[in-house]
Amino acid sequence: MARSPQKKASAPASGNAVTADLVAVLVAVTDGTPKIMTIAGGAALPSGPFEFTHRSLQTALRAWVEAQTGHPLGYVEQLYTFADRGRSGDAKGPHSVSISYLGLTREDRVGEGFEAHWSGWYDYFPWEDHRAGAPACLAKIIAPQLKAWAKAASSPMLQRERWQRCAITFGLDDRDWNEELVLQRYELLWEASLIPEAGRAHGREAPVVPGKPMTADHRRILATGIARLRAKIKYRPVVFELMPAEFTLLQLQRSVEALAGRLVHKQNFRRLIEQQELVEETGAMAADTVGRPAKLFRFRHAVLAERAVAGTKLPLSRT
Amino acid sequence: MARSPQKKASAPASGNAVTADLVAVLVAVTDGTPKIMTIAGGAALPSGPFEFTHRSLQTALRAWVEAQTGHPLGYVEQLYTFADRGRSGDAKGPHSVSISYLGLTREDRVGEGFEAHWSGWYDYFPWEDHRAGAPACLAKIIAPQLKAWAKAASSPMLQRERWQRCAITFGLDDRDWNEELVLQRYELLWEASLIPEAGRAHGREAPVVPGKPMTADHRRILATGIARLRAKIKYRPVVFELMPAEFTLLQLQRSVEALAGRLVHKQNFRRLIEQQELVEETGAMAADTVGRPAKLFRFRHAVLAERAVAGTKLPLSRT
DNA sequence: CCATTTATACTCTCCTTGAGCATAAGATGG
DNA sequence: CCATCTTATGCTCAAGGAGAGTATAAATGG
Repeated sequence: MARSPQKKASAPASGNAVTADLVAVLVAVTDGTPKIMTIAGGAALPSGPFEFTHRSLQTALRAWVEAQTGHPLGYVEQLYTFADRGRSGDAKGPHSVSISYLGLTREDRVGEGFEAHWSGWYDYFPWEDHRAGAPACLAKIIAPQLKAWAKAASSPMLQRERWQRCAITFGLDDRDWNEELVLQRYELLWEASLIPEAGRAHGREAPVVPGKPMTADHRRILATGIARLRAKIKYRPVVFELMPAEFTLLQLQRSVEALAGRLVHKQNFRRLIEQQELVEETGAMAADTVGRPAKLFRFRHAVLAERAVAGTKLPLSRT
Repeated sequence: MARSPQKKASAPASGNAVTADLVAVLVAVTDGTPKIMTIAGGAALPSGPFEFTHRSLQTALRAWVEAQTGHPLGYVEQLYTFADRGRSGDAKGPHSVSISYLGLTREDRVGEGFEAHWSGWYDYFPWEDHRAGAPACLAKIIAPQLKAWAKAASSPMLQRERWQRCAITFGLDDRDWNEELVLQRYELLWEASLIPEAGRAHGREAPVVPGKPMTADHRRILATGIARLRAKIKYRPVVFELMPAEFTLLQLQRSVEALAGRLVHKQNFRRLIEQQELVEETGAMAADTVGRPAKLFRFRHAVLAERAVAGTKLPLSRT
């Protein structure tokens, strides 16, 4: 902070100039797979210097994404701002501030001539997908590595504390899995040097934990975005931003499950959705289906006006 | 955003240099009054240029606050990052990025030689305190002004929509008051030009709505902080950061009520606190009390380890 | 001793939530 | 046409949580 807190925020001070970058976590869900827009062959999130030709950060992001994907960004939310002096390697070089955003959209067409494309987000976080039960890599690879890391602490008390943290965060030792702790899990793995990005000379060479790494701190930013979204879908009707105009309740359920990384009780899901009047029937039925055809629904945009930011619930509570 | 999304975030680009400021919403609660640290006679939040001598933004903020108040900042959370080109009036001047933080602490001593002091946050938002029922200014001043603003819309449909928004946001027309919509309320008042900071030549001179204004967008930042804190206390044990080491359950309840701006059911509050094992008895009793003396409690710091970020509930749900 | 004030223990009811059962409505293969 | 598979959809039930009220205890100042 400053030596002179009395100084107004608007007072420009020379000597603290930085560069401002935007980093975007753009999410879409296709066929039950949550995807994010990536560049550089999936090794980075789309990002670039902020251009002050726009009125605000949000406007800038919106304009850029619309140009890329061809249709409007449904929901945009600021995630976090990082400031690092080591960002460009040179400790004395220009400091950079990265402002990250979460945006929801649909996959569809990606603008031509861009190297951007969509990658499944579980490629980066294989341990986060619990739809088919806890992933094998958790028990087989992650848990043992974390146990080893806990044991490496200097005192028995610290060892116990470390392991307790691991168990809570990853739902080990018969604890419940909490799908919202995406960032905490990533940071714990980082702290245990099990993530290639951590880059501390760790002795062994090969990264011990599965999951595709990313440039700089992009995977951390992605983790922040996933965590935020998983929390948000429980009390705001944001899932609909990821859905086509018309959908069946099962499709909606699959999208929610894809994001949350866990399954929900079908009947209860439907009960909740319908009693909140979030959707209305279109009258048509789904075609091309196996089994009994399902009614098609559309999102009732009116609820946004009626209940404003009030609340929407999804059956994803921690038991 | 950028013309070249492929470019890595770490690539510094000349031409988009900005200045980075930190703005802090530092909260304390004394005698059932929520207070914030202010400077400039209460007209601004403490802020200043970010010094890159620190490892991260959080560290910088912590160090600064500790120097000011003499004891550590309990809880720190990033609020929002604003980027405005009009910040310093000069549209072509250096752009500024303001990164705002929420910090919880105790009032106690403010460092000597600083003009910082504590102001009650309801001085800035009188309409937000519903502990003694809906404040008079809501029905007498704000509601009529909003009604007038709604009527000024161009079509009957827009008029209805405007009023519906007002009613939802401010709990008018027998709707429930939602204490979390602090920011939405402030922004609505701004949109209706009822806030001096809005500064649009509005015809009449005197600001029509009560509440102390602040420099630049500081009151908006404060609203963001209050909203965030009101949401947070419902599911994280952050209130304890604002309490002395030992306290009675009623004191704790009064603090929660002060923040939320509404009363809670005493017996249910105690039930919730105790069944979650958030506190433990110190053995001592409160002195200097009217009525039956209350047991003193202290926060069980162990819960932070036991349940990690899991969940704490407070009886403040929307009915 | 009484009124007043606060602390604390219980109770009761309603609603939500998790979970399961049963039936309906299509397709498909014999 | 029937058996079977798959998904859709309606209904019930029990446990727990949340809101609200009643009753009693323990202090103080007259």
